[in-house]
Amino acid sequence: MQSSPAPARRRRKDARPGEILDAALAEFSERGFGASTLSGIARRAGVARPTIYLYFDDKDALFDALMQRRLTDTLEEIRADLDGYTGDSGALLEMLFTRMHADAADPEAVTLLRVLIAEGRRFPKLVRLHHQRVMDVGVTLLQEIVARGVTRGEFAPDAAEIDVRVLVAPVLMALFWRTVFWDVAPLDGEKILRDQLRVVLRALGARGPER
Amino acid sequence: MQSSPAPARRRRKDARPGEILDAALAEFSERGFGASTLSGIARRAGVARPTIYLYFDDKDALFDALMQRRLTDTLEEIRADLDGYTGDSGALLEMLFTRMHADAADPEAVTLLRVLIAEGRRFPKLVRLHHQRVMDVGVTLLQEIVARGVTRGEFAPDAAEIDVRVLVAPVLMALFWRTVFWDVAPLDGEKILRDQLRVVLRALGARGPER
DNA sequence: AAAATAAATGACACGAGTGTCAGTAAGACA
DNA sequence: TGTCTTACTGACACTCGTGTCATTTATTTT
Repeated sequence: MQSSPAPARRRRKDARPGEILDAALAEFSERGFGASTLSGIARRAGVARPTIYLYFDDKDALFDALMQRRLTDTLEEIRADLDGYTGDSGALLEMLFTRMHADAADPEAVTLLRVLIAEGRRFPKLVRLHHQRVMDVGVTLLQEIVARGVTRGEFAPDAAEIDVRVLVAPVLMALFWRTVFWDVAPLDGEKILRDQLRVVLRALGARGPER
Repeated sequence: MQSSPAPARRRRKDARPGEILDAALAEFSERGFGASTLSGIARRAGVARPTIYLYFDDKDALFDALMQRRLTDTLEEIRADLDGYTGDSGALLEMLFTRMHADAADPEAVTLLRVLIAEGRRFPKLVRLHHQRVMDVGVTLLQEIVARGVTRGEFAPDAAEIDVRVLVAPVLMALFWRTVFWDVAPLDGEKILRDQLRVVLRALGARGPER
C-alpha cells in the first residue's frame, strides 16, 4: 500500500457533515452497522477519524442523523392534496402505492431499514419517530382513502373494517425482500405493484370507472 | 458484587450445546447480535467463556447453529398432505396462512430474523439456505394451492397470474411489524389473519362453499 | 502582511473482547 | 479405592476501536 505523497488538508466546515454521512451510509450498507468503524467511515470520507468527532458524538449519532435526514414530508403532502381531489378512489390508491413502492426501492431506505431493525432496541426514540412520521401517516392516509371510497360508493360498504396494513403489506414485503433476499432472488417491483393493485381493488369490491 | 462461594463445576457434554444456544438466543434478543459478547452468553449459560469454544468456533457459528436448529419441515409436511386433500382450496389457504402466522408470532423467529437481516450480508450461505428451505417452499406451496383452486373452478381463471408473494405479504408484514414496531404499537395477529383471508379470497374471486 | 480564529490532524491512553493454553477436577473404569 | 480421561476453567497476550489531547495549518480578519 503506497502512502500518498501529501495529505493536502482543507477546511470545509459546511460540506463535511454531509460527506461524512454519505460515507457512513456506504459503510453501513457494505459492512452493516455493527461491523462498521469510525476509521472506515473516515477513510471513505477522505478525512481523519477525529474530524468526525467535530460534527458527531459517536457512531450512534451518525445513524440518528442519517435517519433524520431521510425523513421527508411526501406522505403529508399527498394527504394535503386529498381534500381537493375529485377523481375516483381507485386512482388515488394507485398513486399512493406507486409512490410507496418507489420509496421502498431506494437503496438508502433499504440500508437504513436494515440498521433500524438490527439496532432498533437501542434506538427506541428513532423507532417511535419513524413509526409516527412514516407508518402512522401512511396508515391514516390509506384509511382515509378507503373511507372516501366507501362513502362515494366506489368500494364495498364493509371495506372500511379491514386493517389497512393488510393492504399495504406488499410494499413492506417488497422492502423486506430487498433487504434480505435480493441477492439470491431479485424481485420485479413493477409487477408486485400491479398485482397489489389488482388484489386490493378486487378485495375492496372496487367499481371504478373502468368497469 | 459478591463473588459466589464456590463455582461447583459439572461435566455435561451432551447438554451444553443446547444450553449455550439458548443463552445466545436470549442474548441476541436482548442486546442484538453486534452488541452481544461471548462473555455475556457464557454468563447466561452458567459456563466459563472458554467452554463455548469447546463446542463452537465463534459468535458467527452460534448464529449459524441457531438458524440450523430453527429449520423445520412443517411446510414440506403440509405440501405432502396436499395430494390426499379433497376439500375446497379456500380452506387450504386458511390452513396455510394460519400456520404461517403462528410461526411468525414465535419470538425466536422474530429474533433470528432480526439478526439475519442485520448480518445477512455476512452470511450469504444462511440467506440462501433460508430462502430455499422456507421462502421457496412456501411460495411454491401457495402457487400450487392457487393453481388447484383455479382448476377446480373455485378461483377466478386469472388468479394464477398474480405473484403469490403479494398474497402472503401480510404474514411478512406482521413479522416485520413485530420485529420493529411491536413496542410502540402492537398488532392483533388474529385480526390480521382474518383480514388477510378476506382480502385474498375475494381477490381470487373465491366461490367457496360458504357463498 | 501580520495576527487571530478554528478546522483538521497525529499521537496517546484506555477499555473491551478475543482466542489459547496449561492446569484443575468431575466422573468413568479398573 | 486408585487411576485415567477429558470436560472445564483461570489467566495471559493480543488486537482493535474509541475518545481526547496538544499541535498544526488553512482561512479570515485587521
